[in-house]
Amino acid sequence: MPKKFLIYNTLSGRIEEFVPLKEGVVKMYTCGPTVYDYAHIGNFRSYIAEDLLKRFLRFLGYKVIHTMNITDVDDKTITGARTQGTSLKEFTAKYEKAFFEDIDKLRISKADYYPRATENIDGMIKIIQGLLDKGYAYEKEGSIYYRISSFPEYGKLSKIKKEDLKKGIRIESDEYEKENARDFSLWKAKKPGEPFWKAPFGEGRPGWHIECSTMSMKYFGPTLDIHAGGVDNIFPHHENEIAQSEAYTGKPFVRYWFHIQHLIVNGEKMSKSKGNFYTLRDLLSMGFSPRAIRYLLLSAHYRKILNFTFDALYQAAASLKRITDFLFELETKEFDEGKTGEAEKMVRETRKKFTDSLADDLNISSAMGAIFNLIHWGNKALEEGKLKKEDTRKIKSMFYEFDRVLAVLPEQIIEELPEEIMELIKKREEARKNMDFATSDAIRDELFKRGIILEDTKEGTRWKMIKK
RNA sequence: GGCGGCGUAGCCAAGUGGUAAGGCAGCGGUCUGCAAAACCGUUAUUCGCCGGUUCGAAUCCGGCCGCCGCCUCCA
Repeated sequence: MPKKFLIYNTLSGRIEEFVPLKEGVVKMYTCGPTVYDYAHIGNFRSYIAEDLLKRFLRFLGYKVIHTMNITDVDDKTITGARTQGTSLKEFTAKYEKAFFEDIDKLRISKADYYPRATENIDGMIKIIQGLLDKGYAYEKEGSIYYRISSFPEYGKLSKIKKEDLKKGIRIESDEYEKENARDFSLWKAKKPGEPFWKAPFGEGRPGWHIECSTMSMKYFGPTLDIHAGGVDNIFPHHENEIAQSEAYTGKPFVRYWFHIQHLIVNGEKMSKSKGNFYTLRDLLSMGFSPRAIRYLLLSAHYRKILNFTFDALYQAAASLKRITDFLFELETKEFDEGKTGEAEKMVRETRKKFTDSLADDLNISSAMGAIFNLIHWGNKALEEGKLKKEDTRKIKSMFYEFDRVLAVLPEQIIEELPEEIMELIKKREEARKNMDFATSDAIRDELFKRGIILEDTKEGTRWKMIKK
């Protein structure tokens, strides 16, 4: 039986104990990308927070089934395809491919299913028809709208009152026929030049919200355990999903709503016009490592605004370096056989604090604090020569265990260097032996420029790759 | 206007009644040919401000100030 896991639920507005519908299994749905452009670091913050949640649930022993939708038909994709003079499919395929490349780089674990909207139109039509039959929806000029007045609980997620919604809202030019300005479209009537599908209630294309309801029900049935996304989705997107799904099935749609706060840049909302808009590709081309970016996006609590700055990114890389440097010591030094009780105790306590922290609504800062406390203790023990071989094995395996959740450690702690560089390092060691420090320092400077840092220790010279 | 969040050292950040974790950066020292890494010491008598409750408050209550988000299919 997994340990007690506390998580904030937007629906109740408080922290609750997580109990899935079926013991040991978690049905998780996360709002995926609209593939009309490259995803930006704000998107990735959400995906990484969701990834942390998923990895931690698995760490606790749950089987997690994860579905993430791909929105490949909406206003933006249609406009984009038209602007570039390509087909919708061709246009979205490009950004879908980029999305998968990016999440791979950031080590965001793959979902089990990635349904595309355009491949689930039949399911959407079925639900829309059902809503029409039950009187929750109505037709106007070929479009189908959801009547929010028919769903008494409308607003329960976002805590918005229906009456307040009538004030000060804009009515879109193509939706002026709605009964109520807040009713939202389930199906948009066919327009010239736009892709369309056939439905009993007329040709057209689906609205956005119906997509998530349909696809989550397809994989999970009427009720799922976790539905996640950015806070901006709370209203109207997730509110509308609840209205559609619960009206259709008559059953609770989602048990735990998990929402990730926004990322801002230098204290301001990210926007293209301000020039503070970064995609993963932008940062990688500046030389930052995906691991440092992941570490930064991971290291702030998911319900707090994360202020992205380059200073913070450098700090993340430096923090990560402290971890890998410590592991480097454990991997490269020689240790005597045996073990010490103190190390065993430290590992046990660290593992407990790490797990307890994350089990407390994913308190990542506290969990990382446990890791750094262990590192400090470990470095000191190294300094004093107190660590034994079995101790280092235990510590290392603890780190690799934690990394199943964090996924920030490098593939290999010790990296291979090309032969010519190894030659240079040997040449430098010769020079040092001969007290020819001019030569040795010149070689060290040269290698530094090439991204390799040399460290002279009692056991000889060793090297590391510089990571940004 | 409605709803919600935030304000802890130079920066990031944990801590929700018991006397301020951790990371980065800085400074002094040890080690080093010099560095790097690491270690030791140091950096908030104080948690936006003002009151109150309490033996005791960053934590609870009241007021004020500042910042931000949503209420526009933007994660």
